[in-house]
Amino acid sequence: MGKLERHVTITDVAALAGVSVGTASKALNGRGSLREETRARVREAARQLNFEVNAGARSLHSGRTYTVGMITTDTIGRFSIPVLMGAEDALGAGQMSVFLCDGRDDPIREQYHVKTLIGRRVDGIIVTGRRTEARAPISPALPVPVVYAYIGSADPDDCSVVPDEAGGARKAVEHLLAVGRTRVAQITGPEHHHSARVRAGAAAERLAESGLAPAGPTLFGAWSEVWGRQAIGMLLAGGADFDAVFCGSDQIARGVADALRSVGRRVPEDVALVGFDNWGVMVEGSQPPLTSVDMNLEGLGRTAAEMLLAAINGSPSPGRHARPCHLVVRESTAVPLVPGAA
Amino acid sequence: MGKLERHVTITDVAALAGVSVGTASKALNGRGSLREETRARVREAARQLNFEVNAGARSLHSGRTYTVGMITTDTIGRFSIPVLMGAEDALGAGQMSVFLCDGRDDPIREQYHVKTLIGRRVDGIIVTGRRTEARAPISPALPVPVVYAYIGSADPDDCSVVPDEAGGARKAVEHLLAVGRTRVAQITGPEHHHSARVRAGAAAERLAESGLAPAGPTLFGAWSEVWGRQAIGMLLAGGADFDAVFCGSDQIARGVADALRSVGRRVPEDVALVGFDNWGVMVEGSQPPLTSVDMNLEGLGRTAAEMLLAAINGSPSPGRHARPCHLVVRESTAVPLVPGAA
DNA sequence: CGTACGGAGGAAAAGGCTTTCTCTGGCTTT
DNA sequence: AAAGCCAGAGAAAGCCTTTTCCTCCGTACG
Repeated sequence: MGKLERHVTITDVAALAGVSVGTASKALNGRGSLREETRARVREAARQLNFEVNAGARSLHSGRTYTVGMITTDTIGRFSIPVLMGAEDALGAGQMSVFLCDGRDDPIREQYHVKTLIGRRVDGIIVTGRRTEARAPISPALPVPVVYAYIGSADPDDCSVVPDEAGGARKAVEHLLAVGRTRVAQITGPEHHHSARVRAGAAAERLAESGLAPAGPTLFGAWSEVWGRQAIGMLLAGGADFDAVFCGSDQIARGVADALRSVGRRVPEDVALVGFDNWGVMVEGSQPPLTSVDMNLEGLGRTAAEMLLAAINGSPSPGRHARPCHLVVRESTAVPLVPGAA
Repeated sequence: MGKLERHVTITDVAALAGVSVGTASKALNGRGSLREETRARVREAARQLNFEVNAGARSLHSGRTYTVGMITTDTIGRFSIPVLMGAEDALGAGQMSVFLCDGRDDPIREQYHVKTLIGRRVDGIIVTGRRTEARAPISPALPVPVVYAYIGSADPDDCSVVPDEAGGARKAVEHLLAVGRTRVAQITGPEHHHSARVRAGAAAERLAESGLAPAGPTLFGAWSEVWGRQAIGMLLAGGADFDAVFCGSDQIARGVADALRSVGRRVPEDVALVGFDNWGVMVEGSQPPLTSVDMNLEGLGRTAAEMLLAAINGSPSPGRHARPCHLVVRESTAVPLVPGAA
């Protein structure tokens, strides 16, 4: 474990350099007017002692901690991780450290974390979660700015950075139309889930705009492969006529792909398939690899962090900011390898 | 964004309660000798003003920040998340907050994070990473205790909490033997990857202990489904005779399952299959669901956090602590539904 | 009735750092 | 040569809490 040395203070550094603490502070921070020789002497002393300035003591003065809190309302998971990473990235570049708090879907716990963060005098807070549905603000009035990422705040004056899922769904449908499909079926997650409804609704709307009716009713179920396989069974049993399936998630799409293959329907020749989330291990493991809508979660996190930094510096960006999704095309929608033929 | 109120200090509280700051402090912390009526008055004032004590100022005194740093040596990912969550859980119970730092496989970046954490006067540091192979200590001597979780430290005096992968592999083989398999093939990840070698080596050893030779050479490749499918192709093409496959990861196992199904070999009737990692979405999405070795990453994180807390309180646990893995049995190894028949 | 004691709460120092103010030589300026 | 400046560095105040040490007052006891 190494020797546990005592923490070095600026007093130690000043003593070693033979100057006063005030002078040492100025030397290390490039303030005041000092001879270059003095500065160098202090710097050398600091280096020699492995001095790291006590951030707590410093912020006592500046009022800034260069620290932000990140609260996941529900458990840290597949969606919050990329958001978290994007935020960490953007904040790290601004020399800020991140306190990570897991709310575990428990409002009490969440409230406790908010209080703790305020106590730690974070400069701001990022709230994220597993679903995109708007949620109640974490607190009516806080002394620091708050930005919601992925999950949105129900208060329209709060700053929220969310994916444009409807736009993503429309892009998926447009792509299917572009590769010549007209009988599009939909299989998605639970009906009570906001994302399932939004994605399915937007897709249906886009079809209607092209004068097309959906190939059968939208099948709501679960966000799982098992459901994807079941749903295809239902679709086939019902004699539905479809040449494409837009799925609410990659897991569902993968289940669909497997089920279609096992009944001898070829993807994409007979049925084109689009998933949602662009989850690497799913889209790549699938046979064939899946075309999917990417919500750019990392970008979402980065943007949220940048907006938080701006808010901390006095330029808030209130309101709901929807960020575009983009489509990543793979074999499951059979785009010709030679682009000219499109 | 709510009104951005100024931070409330204990001076404000004291003024509102009509007492001195010292008294206010005592009232809020249950120290000193005060009339209950006074305490109540101060508490009420604090509540009314939404007072949260400034943790930085407090720790200036106590020398403790009730904060720990968590550094992932490589990118935050599938393995570090559960570890992180376990740690967060154990630390949260001890009222500690977690600074999350992503090292991104960059030693410079990592070193920067270490310095930052020391500057923030964390009480301790947890280091984790994507691989189990021992790594160089993050720093030769730090003023705070360090615990390595999942990834181990090369210094045997450091405290490391790691999974007993070899033990896990042995359990997998024992299970295969128990369900009557004797011709066990192995497909795993890249040969240069520590986990791949350890798991494969331990499995082979366990087979040898029962007087069995492996069914063909261990196939090293990648940690992907695609590789699993390819490898089965190689095995079949080579005319290997096997009734079980022990895979280095669930992804590989899943690829194997798909490939076997597509050539008409039944799992588990013809070939029993065991994966590694017990990664929910993989083992459950697979057809059939996979028996897999679980490294209990969350438990690892929790243990690491507990050991760190102990070290902070003066009772370090130096050395490498291997934690057992356990086997989760599912359909891919055809255990009879009626336990009596085993 | 005077002293001692204990309870209640105030005053002040400490903890590490930044920043403003002040002080001291050594120059320049007239 | 006297006045004025400036660079360079120290002294001290201030940030927010905690904690130690005091004081004050009332009560109990000798």
